[in-house]
Amino acid sequence: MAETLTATALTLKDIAREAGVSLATVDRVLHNRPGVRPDTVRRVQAAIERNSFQPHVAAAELARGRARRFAFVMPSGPNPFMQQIEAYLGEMSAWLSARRLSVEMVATDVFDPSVLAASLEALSGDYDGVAVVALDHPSVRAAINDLVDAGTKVVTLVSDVPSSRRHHYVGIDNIAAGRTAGALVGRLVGQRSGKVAIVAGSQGLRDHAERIFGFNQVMASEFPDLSVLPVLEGRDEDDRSEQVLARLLGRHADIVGLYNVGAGTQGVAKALSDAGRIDVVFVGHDVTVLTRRLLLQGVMDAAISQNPGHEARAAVRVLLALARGEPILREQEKIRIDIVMRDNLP
Amino acid sequence: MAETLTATALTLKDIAREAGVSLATVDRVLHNRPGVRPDTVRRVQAAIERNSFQPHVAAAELARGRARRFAFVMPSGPNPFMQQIEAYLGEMSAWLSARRLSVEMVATDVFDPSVLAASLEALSGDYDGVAVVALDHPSVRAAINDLVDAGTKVVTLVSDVPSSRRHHYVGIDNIAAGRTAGALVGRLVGQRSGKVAIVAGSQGLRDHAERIFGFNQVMASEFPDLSVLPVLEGRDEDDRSEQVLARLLGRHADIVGLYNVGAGTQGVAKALSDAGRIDVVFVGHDVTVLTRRLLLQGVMDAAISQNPGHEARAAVRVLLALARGEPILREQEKIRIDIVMRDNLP
DNA sequence: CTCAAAATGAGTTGCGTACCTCAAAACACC
DNA sequence: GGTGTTTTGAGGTACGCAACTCATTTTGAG
Repeated sequence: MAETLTATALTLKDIAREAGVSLATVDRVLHNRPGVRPDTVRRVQAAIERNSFQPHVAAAELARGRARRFAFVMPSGPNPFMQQIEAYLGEMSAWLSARRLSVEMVATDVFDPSVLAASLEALSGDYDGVAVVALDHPSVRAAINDLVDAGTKVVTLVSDVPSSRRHHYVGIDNIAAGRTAGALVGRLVGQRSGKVAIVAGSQGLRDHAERIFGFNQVMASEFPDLSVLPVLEGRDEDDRSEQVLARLLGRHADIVGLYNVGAGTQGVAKALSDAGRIDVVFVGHDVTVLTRRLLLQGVMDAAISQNPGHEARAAVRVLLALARGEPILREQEKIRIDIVMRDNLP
Repeated sequence: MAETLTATALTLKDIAREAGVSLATVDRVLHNRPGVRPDTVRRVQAAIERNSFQPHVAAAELARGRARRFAFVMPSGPNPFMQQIEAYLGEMSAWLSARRLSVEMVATDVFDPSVLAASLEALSGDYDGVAVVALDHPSVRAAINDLVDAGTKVVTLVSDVPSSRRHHYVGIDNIAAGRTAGALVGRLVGQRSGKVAIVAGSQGLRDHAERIFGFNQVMASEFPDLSVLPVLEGRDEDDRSEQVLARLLGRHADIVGLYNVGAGTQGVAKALSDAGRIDVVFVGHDVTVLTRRLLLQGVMDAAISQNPGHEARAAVRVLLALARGEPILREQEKIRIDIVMRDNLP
């Protein structure tokens, strides 16, 4: 009737006895310190495996003394999504300090590869882990690899750099997100035919590029009556997004759909309103105070949402697990894509 | 440019000095042990507050010595959703044993209040925490309260008993889930009018009752052309669900919609197929191997999903936080309602 | 003021690991 | 066989807290 899910609680001492070696040797093996014969290493590891021994994480944490420091490298400027991530990290502060973890926010211009790379290089050595909203660019990739080589655990957040040796990516599958956006725009436009506009922050941000890719994929294959206009770049800024979109709306009277890939949503909405074009099907990202209002007003038709709280917490948990050498609960840290419309606003 | 989110790392000794008392007194206050004047208590608490002191969780965990034991009281019988919860708990086993936590599964007949209550009473004293899929019944409520009084932390899982003194509920808002189901059935039925059937496990399970309530609410207010038939009870068993539904389908030729509130989905699907009525809009719960297939086959039209992995992990985390006296990250532990249709099967 | 009860201080032990030192043993090489 | 090097053992200290004992001080009631 009752079935237990955990092993018994052995200690290092038990493993030492099992393997017929001293505590010191087990310690050397566990932390792959030098000075142990390969044969002995194997014997110790066998004993660990055999008993599926797990070091007591609390004891390990206590013994190491120093606190762990993590840095979150995030875009400077007023990006609501990023502000939410910060806010959720703030809510964790009791949790963090009970574990003697410190999390520092580093604001930088993530749109400029050299600036971002320099910000990353500057962190080297000071931190146990770094979470970064990363532009996919060779110099950024190099900076990430340097951090990894220096022993720092690195996770990419929201936007990935898969060609780097980062340990983990915390964020959604952006191609799938783009596909979802495409399907939504297509379905919501309905029978009408016409043009579809795309506003992105930068095509250098991998998340944006991937979303655009997925979006175009769906548009091409499933909605041949809609033609997609060249991508506008608004650098996730309201003013800039508004300007470029306003100009486009002026030139094309037959725009029926709009996909806003990143931030700058306020500017996009303003351009639509000012042009009297709120009939345009408008799909964007993230549920914020602003997008919530736009959805309720009917200016925006759907938001593709990734839970920022989940991303913030997942990034911390993953960095911590990496630093401790614990396995990552992949299922837990996976970020899902949510479709939010007026009727199911959370 | 960099902003830190955590306090400095004080220790109990620092608090003792601050408050002008000894370590022993701080310890007494922290664990509300007797023998401290109210005035002194206040002084110590003030010092703790003032420095937003957090005891080092690793040190506390190490010092208490004994491992924590949690029990999960779950329905016996082959309920796929519950099996998934068990499976996800299994995936956590390394995580659990690194923290010296043991989780035991206790299978019982959650549909029989006295049996369930007895199972709960039997756990008293042996466990630090209990997660229970609970029937809302006075004797179950009493059993939960007894556990709480004995110092055991109790969370209700999937189905709540809000009138009890359980510490937390891990599960979705079932009224909202029922409303969502109602909206889906209504929209997917479209212009047709006719009758709508409901199959539930038991109306005594609060989750089922609440879903039905929400469902009826939406049907009444938004879909007046659809009339809801009396609820069938299938006790979450395939055979029984099939029988009761088959009989109903025989009596009513104009059934256009069906809401399966709990498990027994296989039986429900079989009744529909055997009666040649797969045109009926069928909305159910949970994404399992079975419902996935039914969705792909078009037998089922939508599934309301709550992530079982998330529920399992949240229950463990909440029990652990409660046992340690840590705050609960409510945002993190909240379970969301997902709508899953053929096109967005995860 | 006296005396018992209540409150507090001072101290100890142990939890399981990390990290360190130093000495002893085993080994490889010539 | 002797040398130097590598490997291993033995042991200690520290981490921050829980939980305990026992002595001492303070308090309040009479």
